[in-house]
Amino acid sequence: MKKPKYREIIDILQERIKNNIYPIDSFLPSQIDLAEEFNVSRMTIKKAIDVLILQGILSSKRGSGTKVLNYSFWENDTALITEYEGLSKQMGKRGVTVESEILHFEVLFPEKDIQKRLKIDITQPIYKIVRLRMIKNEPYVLEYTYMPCHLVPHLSDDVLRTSVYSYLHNELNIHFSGAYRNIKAAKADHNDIKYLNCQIHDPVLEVEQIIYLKDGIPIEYSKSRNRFDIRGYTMLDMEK
Amino acid sequence: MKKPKYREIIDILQERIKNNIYPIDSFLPSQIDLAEEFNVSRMTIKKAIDVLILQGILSSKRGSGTKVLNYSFWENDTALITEYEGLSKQMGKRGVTVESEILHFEVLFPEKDIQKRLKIDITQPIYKIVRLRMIKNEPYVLEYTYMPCHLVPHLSDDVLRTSVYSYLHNELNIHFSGAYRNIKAAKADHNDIKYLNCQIHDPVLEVEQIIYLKDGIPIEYSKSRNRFDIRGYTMLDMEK
DNA sequence: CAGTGGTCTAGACCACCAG
DNA sequence: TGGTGGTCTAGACCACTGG
Repeated sequence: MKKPKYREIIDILQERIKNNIYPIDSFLPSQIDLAEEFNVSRMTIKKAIDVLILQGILSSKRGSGTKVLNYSFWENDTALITEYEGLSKQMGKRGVTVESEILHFEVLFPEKDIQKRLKIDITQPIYKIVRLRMIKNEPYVLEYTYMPCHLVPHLSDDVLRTSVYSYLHNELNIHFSGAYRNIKAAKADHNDIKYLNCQIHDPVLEVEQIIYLKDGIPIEYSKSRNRFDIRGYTMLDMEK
Repeated sequence: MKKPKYREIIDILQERIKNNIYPIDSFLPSQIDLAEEFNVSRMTIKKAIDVLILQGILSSKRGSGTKVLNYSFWENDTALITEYEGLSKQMGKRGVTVESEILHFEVLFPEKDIQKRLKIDITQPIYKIVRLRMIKNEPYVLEYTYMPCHLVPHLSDDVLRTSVYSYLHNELNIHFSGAYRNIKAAKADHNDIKYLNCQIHDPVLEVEQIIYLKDGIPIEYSKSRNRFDIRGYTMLDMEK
């Protein structure tokens, strides 16, 4: 058994919801019935349902049942960043390819603030990468990325030009556990004007981000500067 | 028994971590030991630990144990919005009081886009509220709020001047299940300049938000315009 | 009232990691 | 290899909802 049972059940339920076997606003069969259907205990069904509740797809109420929510609203246009993935993959889903121009790629010893954010000391060399991400030759995001060298060996121009994340996932088999993000508005600076084609008084959306591995080790600190008229950040927070 | 056991255990573990009984980077006692100590089954301990993992406080690895992460980084300055709460409460924790100036308060039939976001039709009247939130007489956030009247009866000036959220929670016993948010940068408009004291070319951070009740019913749609130099949005996304 | 979901148990098996 | 966490079970009691 590779995948846990409750994961399998999550996939099946999601499939059924997508295929309108459980339409929006309808109720799922009771946990007891589902347990019987899948030949598992009720706790296992409960666990699967809990995950879907956390994702904002279902809603349970004691005494009445489990309802399918209208989740289509946040499923469509803007990019959901809750599930962590790079820009390439986000856009790839929509059939758009992202090109990257590498403006800088160097190795150096980290400054104080980078040390703090990546939880390393000055003796640990880091990569500093500046990339301009473009879609259909239109500048989109200007990204400043810092990663400890020892965690990401053999990083090459080639990888940077496509997606660092797929390299980490597929080649190095590294998986993230989560990310800390801070979002703010800022005034366009010299580089924004030069590379993002911003006008001098345009605002910019800056997303500062630290990505963590499963055991809490930071693997990336980055700042991305987004053109205000092209990109926003969308998220879904469910309680619990 | 009012609070479930696993909730109690969450509180106790959190307390112990805060008091350095389980210091950062140390390992918790095994689930078996904890189960024994609290006189509960291991599943109950596991459930408590799962919540703390989701909050980014702990990290478990099969075969080795459960470690306390350094979560202090995101615990301090900027406001965490994952746990949904109003501005008043957010600031209240830090001993700061928020004053509100009510710029508009009216009842009307909703426009098309509001209908869509609040999932109501044109026959359902809504409140439209515009408030300027201030701290120490400094303008901070300009908030446009829309709520269906039938979900929030007896909304008064008095409530608006303090906190709508504590009114909903404490008086009406209404609780949220989550929120959808979209964040973007924008140019300061006429009202931003007038009320937030923005300069003409200043950027503004706009947070668009829909808050949902437990069963997926939208109860609030709001836009807040934040001064770029004062307020950013911080969040923590953990996988699972 | 019957039926729902929320919690909890005592034990079980497994996959993984350290020594 | 022994101890860890991840999963799963079969049953139980409770709180809540609806008719």
